[in-house]
Amino acid sequence: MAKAKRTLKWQRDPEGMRLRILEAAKQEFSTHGLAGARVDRIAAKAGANKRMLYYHVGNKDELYLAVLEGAYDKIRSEERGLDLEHLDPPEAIRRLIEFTWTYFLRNPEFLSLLQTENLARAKHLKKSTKVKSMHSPFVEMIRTVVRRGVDSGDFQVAVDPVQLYISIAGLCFFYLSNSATLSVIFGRDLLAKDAKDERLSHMVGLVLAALTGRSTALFEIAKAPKSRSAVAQTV
Amino acid sequence: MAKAKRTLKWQRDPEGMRLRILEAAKQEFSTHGLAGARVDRIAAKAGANKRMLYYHVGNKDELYLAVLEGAYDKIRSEERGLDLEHLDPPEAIRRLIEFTWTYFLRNPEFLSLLQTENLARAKHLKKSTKVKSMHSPFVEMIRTVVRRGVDSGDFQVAVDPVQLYISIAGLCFFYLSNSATLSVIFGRDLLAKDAKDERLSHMVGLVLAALTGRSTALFEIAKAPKSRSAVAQTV
DNA sequence: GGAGAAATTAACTCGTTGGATAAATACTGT
DNA sequence: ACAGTATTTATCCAACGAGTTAATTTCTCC
Repeated sequence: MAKAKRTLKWQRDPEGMRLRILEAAKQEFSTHGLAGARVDRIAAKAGANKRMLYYHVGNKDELYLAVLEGAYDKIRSEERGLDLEHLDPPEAIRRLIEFTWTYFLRNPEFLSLLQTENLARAKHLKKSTKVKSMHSPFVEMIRTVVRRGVDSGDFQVAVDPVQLYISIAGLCFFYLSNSATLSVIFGRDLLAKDAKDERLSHMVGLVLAALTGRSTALFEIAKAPKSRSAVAQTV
Repeated sequence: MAKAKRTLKWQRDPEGMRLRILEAAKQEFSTHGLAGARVDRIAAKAGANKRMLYYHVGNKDELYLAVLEGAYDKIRSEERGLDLEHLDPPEAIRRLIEFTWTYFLRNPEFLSLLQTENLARAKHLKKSTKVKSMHSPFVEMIRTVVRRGVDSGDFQVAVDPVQLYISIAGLCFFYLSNSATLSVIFGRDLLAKDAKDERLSHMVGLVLAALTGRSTALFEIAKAPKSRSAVAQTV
């Protein structure tokens, strides 16, 4: 009892501290941007002294880059877990869209960080050798899926995989990253459950219809006899 | 000669001054974001004394909101100039995509401002009664175009105009606003002339194929006999 | 049980920045 | 030509914020 380490003023935990700092920094940078982020707030949020940031990671810019690299690392690693090889081409594309959509929904900080970095014209990312070597496995996945789809006759068009990747990401990204201003302008909450479900249907329908040349059930509202009146309202 | 207003220390020009301030502020806010923008730099760029900003517009936040409102005002006014009524539905959609694309290309600051405002979760926009009343005429235009297309049999699907509007904007917006990080990751310059042309073709092809159910010439690479080998390379 | 290294805290520095005050200069009507 | 107002300049300042210095506490290994 007498030897017990009671009433220690603080705990030592370099690993945990570094993680807490990076997590706090991610929150701060994603909610306030690079210039708007406050080093003191990061420290406070991490339950640390400000000096710790510089001790464990580096100055504000290095901290920011570390967060950015971590964010890319995370999405790339999840992307690798998704194997589209065994699915038939249309199903693979649907899976791809759903993954992108839900990943963005689950990781809103990632969207904010990308926005921030693009506002800076990728100044920091260009300096990162780490990120440059982390190629998205999606492009190659899409390439083979499209090839298979064309060969099997499922797809009418042989689209450039990079273009398709950017299109899918763009359809998801813009809706979510700009949901705040769009919600104001359209006067409706785009982040409500219903709205999000509707959006996913729309995106899947749009892309699959374009690729297969056949409008899918989800997208094909015009022909459905039952929804005639509903169409008249929404369209 | 003696009465000539020679060697005046400064000119009076309230209108011009206000415009120069707003233009300078637009540049500053779009390149540095809200927090990163410097009031002194805006003054210098406008060729004015810092006090002038507060005299003619207001503090930093009011200045920012004025710039944002001006940006929305500008795009809405240009949108109104585009009448799609006389075009057949597919051509109207193509025109819409081309306008959105070229507007974003001609006004990169608009993209940056939107990014900045969304990073702030539209905090300022919500306070603007002015912007809320500036509805985009596009939604109604699209509504009628889609209806006409469905009636004429040109379109297979009756898509929600808001969804389509967001999709078109998203396809254009994401590519351009994120071109910096995407260029780093893909190791190619997405803002090169060729890349931009290719992108526009892709977007028009994608959307029109989805709506009409027929892959358009631009999009339909797979079937073109001449490009067989080219397809093998790109796909 | 003590010396040296690692981790953490407290307090300080110093340039920057948004905003304010007051004085000077130009314009307008009479 | 003068009074009153509108526009512009020249300074100032208090708060903030990134980064530093130096002291303090904990750990490790002998």
